[in-house]
Amino acid sequence: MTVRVRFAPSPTGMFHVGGARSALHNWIYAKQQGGVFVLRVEDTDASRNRPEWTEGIISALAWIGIAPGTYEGPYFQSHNAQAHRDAAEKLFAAGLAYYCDCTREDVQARTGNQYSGYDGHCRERGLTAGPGRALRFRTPDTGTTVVRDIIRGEPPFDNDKLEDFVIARADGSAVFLLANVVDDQLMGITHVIRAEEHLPNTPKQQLLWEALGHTPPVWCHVPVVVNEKRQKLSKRRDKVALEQFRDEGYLADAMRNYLMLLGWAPSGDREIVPWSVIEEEFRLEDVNASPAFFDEKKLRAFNGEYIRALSTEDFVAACEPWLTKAAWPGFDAKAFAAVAPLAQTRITLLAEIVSYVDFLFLDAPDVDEAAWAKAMKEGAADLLNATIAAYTTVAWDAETLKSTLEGLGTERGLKLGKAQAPVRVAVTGRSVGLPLFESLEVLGRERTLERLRAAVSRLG
RNA sequence: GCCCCCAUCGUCUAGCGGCCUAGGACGUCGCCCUUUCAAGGCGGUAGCACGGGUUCGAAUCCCGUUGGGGGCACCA
Repeated sequence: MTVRVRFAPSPTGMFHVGGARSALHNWIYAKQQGGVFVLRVEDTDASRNRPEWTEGIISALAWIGIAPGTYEGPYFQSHNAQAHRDAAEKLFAAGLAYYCDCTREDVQARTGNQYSGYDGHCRERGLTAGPGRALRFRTPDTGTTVVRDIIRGEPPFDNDKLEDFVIARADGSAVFLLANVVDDQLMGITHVIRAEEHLPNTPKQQLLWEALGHTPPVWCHVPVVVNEKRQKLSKRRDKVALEQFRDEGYLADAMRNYLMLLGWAPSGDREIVPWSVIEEEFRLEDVNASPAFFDEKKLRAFNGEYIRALSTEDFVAACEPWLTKAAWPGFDAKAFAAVAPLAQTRITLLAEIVSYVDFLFLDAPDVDEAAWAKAMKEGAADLLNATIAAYTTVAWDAETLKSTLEGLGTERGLKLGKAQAPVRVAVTGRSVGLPLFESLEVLGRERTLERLRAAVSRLG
């Protein structure tokens, strides 16, 4: 029997990092087992779905290495509506489900405050389909439903604690619990790997699998990803969109590596490892059973490592989207390439590249006033003027520029660290940045002098 | 209210009865290097929630307590 797993997101928003992790788990498991990964879009709730969300999921999956064409699908749950209805009908015909016209209020009124599930009011009323009547699954009154879970062992659920849950709405359409099971059966799913929040649904779904005459799949409930307050990551309050991380300049390789470390670790004292090692060593059964905190600081540290590990060519290519977006009229690819290696060790997000190199491509530097105020104290004008004089004739290479300024500083009792400050702010507009003299070399004599003079005149 | 899951440094984890004086990573702190800022090097900080068992021996096994989380829709 070949393993068939599925990733079944519902397109109700940006693609969630937790979802990405589940997708990766499924993906790796399928690959290791020589199985098939199926993508199924659960778009049943038309009011909350939008086509662009679906496209977002597909492209985000591709970004982390799950590319269209390498998996089966996407299938759309909405296309199986008839099969869902047929299944519901089958369960009713077999006496395994019954119609119920209780409203939420009715049940509440009967059970009082200690609500603990539907009370079975309509169980024996023999209602048939009709307006206002939902179909409920008749759960067993006795016994235990044991689910086989790769991570959690075999948690038992007492059947008498399982309420008669709704499987089809009054309009005949199936509810998640049923639709999900029918789809999995239709697609021959053998292993359901999903987030822990679905664990309480599992006994119900397993009962449905059996009632529909199929052998239940092997389950695997991966712990949820939580925020700093240890709550499940939520679209509303937490930063969770994979697209957002991508747009800020996280590398896909860093992201997927980090995601896999949530609840698991490769062998040896190492965490940053090639994807091939993860695909080889990852074991679903080794995934930690407790929730993991999504620590963006650590993700960012990983991203920095991945950025530094890039070849210069790859780094330049990776920066391209941000450079394009900055749209400097004076952009010069050669100048950027010259300075790129210097920036590579300094950024941890690709988006940061912009503020490191903008001084090269702007007509005048974008001045940080706080930096200006701090660097342009008394003596700054004098030093700047001396620098202008010297730089007008000196050989234009980093080493010479450095020793020249160093000399001017020494004459004034300033160490190089101090002496370079006014020059740096005058030329780049900032107090921190790329190594100064290398930057000047690339900027060129003319533009450097122009900026130094502009600073002097501003100092007036 | 009911059901379920979970529990090693602040965080992610290694550990699967003796190799543990509990290892690594991120964070944090200090030092070195230094042209700002990084990077890099070196070092420090910090943890087995608690209480009972089982065992010659428990971070590792069992039970309980406490704490945290998830789920209980005619959403998915």
